[in-house]
Amino acid sequence: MNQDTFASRLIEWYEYHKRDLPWRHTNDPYHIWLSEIILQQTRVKQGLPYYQNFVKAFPTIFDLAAAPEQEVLRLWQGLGYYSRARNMQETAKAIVNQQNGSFPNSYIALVKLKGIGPYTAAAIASFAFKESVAVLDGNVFRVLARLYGLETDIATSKAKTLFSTLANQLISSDSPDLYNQAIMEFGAIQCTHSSPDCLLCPFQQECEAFLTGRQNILPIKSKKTVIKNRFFHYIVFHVQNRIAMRLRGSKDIWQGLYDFWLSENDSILDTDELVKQLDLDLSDTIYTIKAPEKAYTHLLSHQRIEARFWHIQLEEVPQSQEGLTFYTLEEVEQLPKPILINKYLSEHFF
DNA sequence: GATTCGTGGAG
DNA sequence: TCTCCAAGAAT
Repeated sequence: MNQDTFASRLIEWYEYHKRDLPWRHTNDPYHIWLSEIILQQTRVKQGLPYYQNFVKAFPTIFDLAAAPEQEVLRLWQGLGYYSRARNMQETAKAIVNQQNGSFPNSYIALVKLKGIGPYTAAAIASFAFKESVAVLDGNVFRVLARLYGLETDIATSKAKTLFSTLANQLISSDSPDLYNQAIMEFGAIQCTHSSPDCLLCPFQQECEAFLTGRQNILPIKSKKTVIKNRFFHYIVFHVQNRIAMRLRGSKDIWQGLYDFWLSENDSILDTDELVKQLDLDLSDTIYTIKAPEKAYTHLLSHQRIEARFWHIQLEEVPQSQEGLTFYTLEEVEQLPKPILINKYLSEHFF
């Protein structure tokens, strides 16, 4: 099967099977960029409502650049990998300030931007500007590994070079946009990770994996992420209709989002032990403390967090407490928060 | 090159 | 419950 046959048969499959997705109806590089950032490591079903919300809230790159970071993160809430949102806005500002709002229009220029790597640069360059540069994402790795029976570990940089070279040989220079959309859609719908639909596959006769019965072992990926266990002891300070929230800093999860006063330990503490750790000056303050009723388990891709929430009711807002600010419930609702915090709040306050 | 960044869904 | 993954990028 030569290159043109593969590309044309793939695009033919795509035209018949493709899903109707909003970012496939625009040539606006800003909207395409939005969709690509949102869809990084994210399923279409999960990302779609976020795309619609962002387009509505920030119709142009100028709107996004002008927005407060907190507003952007609040709209991103629940999607995860929050550095995507922060980097996206940083890049929006850079494009507005340095390029007068006009989007860079080549792979080389795009890949230099914060939050835009090889995949996203290729996607934007091909979709918005018809540049003939092949995308290489999880779908493409899977489709090509199976079609050519490649057992190279796709976690390695060698594989990245190999698959990228191959993808760029297969791309249709006439329709690089359609080709890139098609190969990803093919991986997402037909050549899926588990139980691919090989019986109706247009490449059944040429697929090395199918011919040798290796659909279920290809592609080969060595990496297994080690899960770290963490124990969070949150104290929720509460005064009338106000709750103390804390902005999370860098070098840990949830940067730029808000949670509560936190004590992290390598094991579970009881209330007495936690109060001892409580370095805050509550000696002259009247308060009641309520121990947690249950534990919340929150799973991240690389961490397993076991969180417990203590509730401390105060008579009045304490004078000075480092890093803690009291917000009304209405204000808390508007702050960007991790799903774990949001879940606790919705069960106890909202 | 290995790690660190979320969350939800499938099997 | 466990594993893997889903239009990756930054450090």
